[in-house]
Amino acid sequence: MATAKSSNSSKRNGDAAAPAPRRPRADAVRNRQLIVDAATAAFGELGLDASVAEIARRAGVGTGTLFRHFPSKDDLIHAVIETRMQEWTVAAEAALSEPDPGKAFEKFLFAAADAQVRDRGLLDAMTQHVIDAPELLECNRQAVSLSDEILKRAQQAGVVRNDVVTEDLRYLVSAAIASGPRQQSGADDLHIRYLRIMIDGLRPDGASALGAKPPSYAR
Amino acid sequence: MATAKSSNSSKRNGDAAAPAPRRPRADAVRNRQLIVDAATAAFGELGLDASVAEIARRAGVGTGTLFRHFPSKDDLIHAVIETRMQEWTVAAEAALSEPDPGKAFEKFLFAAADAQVRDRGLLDAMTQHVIDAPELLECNRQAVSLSDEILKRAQQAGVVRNDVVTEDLRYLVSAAIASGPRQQSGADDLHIRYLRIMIDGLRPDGASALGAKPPSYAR
DNA sequence: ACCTGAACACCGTTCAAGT
DNA sequence: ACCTGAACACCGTTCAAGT
Repeated sequence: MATAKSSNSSKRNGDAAAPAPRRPRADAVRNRQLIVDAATAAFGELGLDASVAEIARRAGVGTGTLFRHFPSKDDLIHAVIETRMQEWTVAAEAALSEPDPGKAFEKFLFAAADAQVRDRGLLDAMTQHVIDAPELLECNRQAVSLSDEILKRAQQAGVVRNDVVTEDLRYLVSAAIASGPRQQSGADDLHIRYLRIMIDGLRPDGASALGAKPPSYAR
Repeated sequence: MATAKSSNSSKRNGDAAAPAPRRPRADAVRNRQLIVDAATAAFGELGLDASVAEIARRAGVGTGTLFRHFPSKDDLIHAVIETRMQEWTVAAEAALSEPDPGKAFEKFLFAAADAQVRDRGLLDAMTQHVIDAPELLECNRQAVSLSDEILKRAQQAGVVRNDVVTEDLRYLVSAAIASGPRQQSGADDLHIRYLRIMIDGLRPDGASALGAKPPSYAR
């Protein structure tokens, strides 16, 4: 009985050999979390070009350990941004609770912008198109579908032009923030200015033909 | 007679000792030009993160020679961008020949955008705010004053809202280009799309309060 | 006076050696 | 099984040595 063929258990979930998914050592999961926390803080302050040495130092581990958990710096960035992306989702959900479609639309854009202003890493991820990485596709779906709903509502209410798509919103928001001077004294609310101009440009009345087809996420 | 005091000649242009402005050696001026040419090409293709080693290689000189002419990579960038900036000026002059103020305004924005789409280095310089370097202040004046005139005309004709300034235009144009996916297949005209939305947002009718004061160049 | 390339301090990444 | 730090190939920059 105790000699029951192990091939049995491997057949339970398919025909390939199950790669013995043992749970990791306690210090490993702890170190991984320390790395993610340190990276989240470092990226937020310094942007995505915070060095891995700096992050390893903050986490109190060797650089080798960092690369054992995240084979490349990009992988670490993905992990951090994945949790940061939830800010979009939270902002979208808050906006959807607003009954007025036009106000909900504006609220969403401003909240999304705010998240990127507060976290330099998130802004970098947007403008450097880290977000479009296939690894982040799944975590994007939720935010994208919420964004879709907010946009559609506003369009049906007639307060936003019909020829824009969800994909446009992200680029426009990031553009509003990234374009201004990085930190000119007393000009840290400049993104509000450009967001307003863009929102005005998104109104349906008298809108001119866009002349270029919209971008599209892989969904 | 031949012993005439050299202090005489130095007094001609002020009281400080003139630092003997001998004209440089022939190979030096040639090398300098080779470096600038190579850098212009490399930055245009690869953006501003083209390496100095690559540029030195293309120019056929040692890296030491490059740094002798341009003490830092930034200095080289400034030199290249200074000539590239003339594209703005040329675009502005062409636009001013257009009698209709609204068309002139649009023509100017699209031409400026085109220059940045064709030259990745110029785009990088805009979004990374290399343009705002004090060394480039002088060469910006001309482009800025032309831009001022185009904007003022359009505003007086009532086709552009009054609460935007010249400084806004540069940020908006760069934003329209930089925000989209770097090179998604068949989406290289996406900047036209966002430029159109922004231009629509710049119309005076029904414009909402911007809520943040404009940026300002040091002029 | 100008040119050159080896050398330096950084970066992301790898890997032999430890426990 | 996981951790560590020295080592590597890059980057921008410097400088002793050549002509």
